Amino acid sequence: MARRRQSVTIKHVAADAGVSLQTVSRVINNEANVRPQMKERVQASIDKLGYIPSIAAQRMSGSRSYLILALNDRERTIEDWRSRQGSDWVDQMLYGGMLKCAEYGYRLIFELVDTHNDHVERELQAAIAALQPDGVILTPPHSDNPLITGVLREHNIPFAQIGSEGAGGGIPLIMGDEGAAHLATNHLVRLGHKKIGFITGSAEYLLSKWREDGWRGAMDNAGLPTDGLCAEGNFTFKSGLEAARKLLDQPARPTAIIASNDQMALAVLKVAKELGLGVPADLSIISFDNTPATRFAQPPITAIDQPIAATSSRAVELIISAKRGEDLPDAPTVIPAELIERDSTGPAADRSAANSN
Amino acid sequence: MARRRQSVTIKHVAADAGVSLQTVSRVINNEANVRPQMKERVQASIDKLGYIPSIAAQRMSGSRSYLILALNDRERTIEDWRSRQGSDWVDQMLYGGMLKCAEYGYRLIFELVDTHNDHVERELQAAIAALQPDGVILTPPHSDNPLITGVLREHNIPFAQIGSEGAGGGIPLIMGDEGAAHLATNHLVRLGHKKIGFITGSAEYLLSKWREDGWRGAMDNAGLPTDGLCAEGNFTFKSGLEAARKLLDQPARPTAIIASNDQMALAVLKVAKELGLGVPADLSIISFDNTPATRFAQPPITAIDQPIAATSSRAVELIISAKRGEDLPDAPTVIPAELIERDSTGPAADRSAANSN
DNA sequence: ATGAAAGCGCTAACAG
DNA sequence: CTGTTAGCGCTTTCAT
Repeated sequence: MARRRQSVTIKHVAADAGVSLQTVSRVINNEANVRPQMKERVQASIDKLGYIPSIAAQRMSGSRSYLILALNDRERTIEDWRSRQGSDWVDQMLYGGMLKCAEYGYRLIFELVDTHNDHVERELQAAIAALQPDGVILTPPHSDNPLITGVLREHNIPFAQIGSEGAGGGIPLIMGDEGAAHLATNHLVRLGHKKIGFITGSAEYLLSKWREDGWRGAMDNAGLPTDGLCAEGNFTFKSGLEAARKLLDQPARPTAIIASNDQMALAVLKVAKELGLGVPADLSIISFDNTPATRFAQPPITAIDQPIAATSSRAVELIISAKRGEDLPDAPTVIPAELIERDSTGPAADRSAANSN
Repeated sequence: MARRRQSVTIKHVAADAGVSLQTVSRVINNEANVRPQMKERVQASIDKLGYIPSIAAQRMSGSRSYLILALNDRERTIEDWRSRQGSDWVDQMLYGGMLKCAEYGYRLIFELVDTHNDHVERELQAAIAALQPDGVILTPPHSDNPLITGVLREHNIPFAQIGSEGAGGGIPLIMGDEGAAHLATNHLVRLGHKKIGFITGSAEYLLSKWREDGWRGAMDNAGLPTDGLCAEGNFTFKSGLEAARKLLDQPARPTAIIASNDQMALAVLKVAKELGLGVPADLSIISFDNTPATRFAQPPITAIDQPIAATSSRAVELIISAKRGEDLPDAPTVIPAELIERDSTGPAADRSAANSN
């Protein structure tokens, strides 16, 4: 394969504009100390020749690679891709992250790492050495991994921690999980529900606790008890099945259930059907995440939308700000989640009959 | 932001192993002309120091960037991301492409370009200049765009053309669309269907024609007429609605419909419900693509799976082969599509009543 | 405000 | 087989 050289380099531009390399470089990087007139002349040559700086060369000498690394969990991501259950987490990350990167002339590189593995550190070191990214976006359940945050701090690379409150020294962004759980719970309370069950996510994810806390808090505020209404899940359909059975197989069963993600909500729906419960007539369901599956369910499921695209977009902005030495917010950035009403929620059924059990 | 230098470079390794830079380089690149003993010694130093070559530096001097660019249509991709209808095309591309890249030490960079735009050429030139990719994967509807293939040839960059027969000089890969349409049609014929309708995709995509040809061919083989059974669509739900109404609003309506993608099949399902037709009792439906939406439909839709992951994986292999100067297949690589049977297909209804119209 | 020189980490080309 | 030399395209000093 022939050796490919840059077709038009900074040298060509310099020659064409009759200035030094340095001046061209200054114009490219929008630095001070260039007379407007000079700048214009150089820019004209750049446009004329169609010059684009090589990021490899920029990275070699300077400190910028214009690359931002988005780190995701390998196991979970591959399983999502393989199973094709319609989780669009990756798409939404790219949607927000790539487009925002493009605005600033950056590129997002999507990278997978092993969580349950001592290699994380080595994998990350390798990615950093190979790519020299200008910033890294950490996603759950890696966001607070001290091995990862340690390496990043050591290399002095700005990083965003999505779903983290910022332990580790990065830029924390959260999607308002606790508030969202309030939203969901209150919505059900307003519909007249008194017994509102909750299925937790895996404890490995901080947001699992936030969501549970939000539900408990809202129940408290409404003066409603939570005893026997919380079942453990781990985000899988299977765990949702078990949790749903546990909640619904009791005499005084809940009239509504909030599931910590869509797959588990789908499982609740299935168990409801098995038990002959109408949704929403006998049981209301709300889920977290709002992946496409919620739209296609029968009935479509009311869900808390996880604003992944907005969050990764903001993460990119903050990383670039940090890179520029600009001030960052003191508190974690919160991207609020919204409740998307669909057909799986309705007024609480009159439970006098059922309660007579 | 502090200037980040490579922490351990080829120099450190060379010093540690007591050899020249060049020898280390040879070991890294697995070149010939290194004594096994020497190689071992160098490798030991590499492992000891945790050395990883900088791709920026490799790209600067050598001819490899270890980057492969996957080009996708901006408009369509963003619309998919925005609408969240569960198309997992991007995910499947990444699934196949990224993992295969990782096997070879490459990285896949996902890039969006405008189709309907003279900028394509400039956009591509910019991406090439900035990234210097070792290869490019073209996806429909760009695969045969002469502006794109021209630029790529000019730069001598190997490229795969997914969904193309190879006009343009790249490496063609097709997903057996015509054969798949046969598969779908024959499946329906075996179920006793005689009037099998077809909804085309947008003419912008070559595969639209292949799918239609496959249907026509299979109908011919079965001695079945196709008059009035073909309706035009353009892959959108809306166009599917119109096409379905056209096909089903006639007296001698088809007992089965093949839609050129899932969204249009969903539309057929909707129209069937409006008309009070049972699926599959009164109407069988088969779709192309097999995105997650097909699983969630009521009933789940029998679909031709588009093997995107396998295809992009193979595309990466072929690009790397080409890069190495290895021989490539003469004919387009065909990744055969499979029929996934679900509940939207069944035996043809007895149409004596309907036919009496 | 601009230019000249030095070097980033690596590999191609050539010696030996 | 191994080492030496000369850049790749760009940005950082440091002059002017």
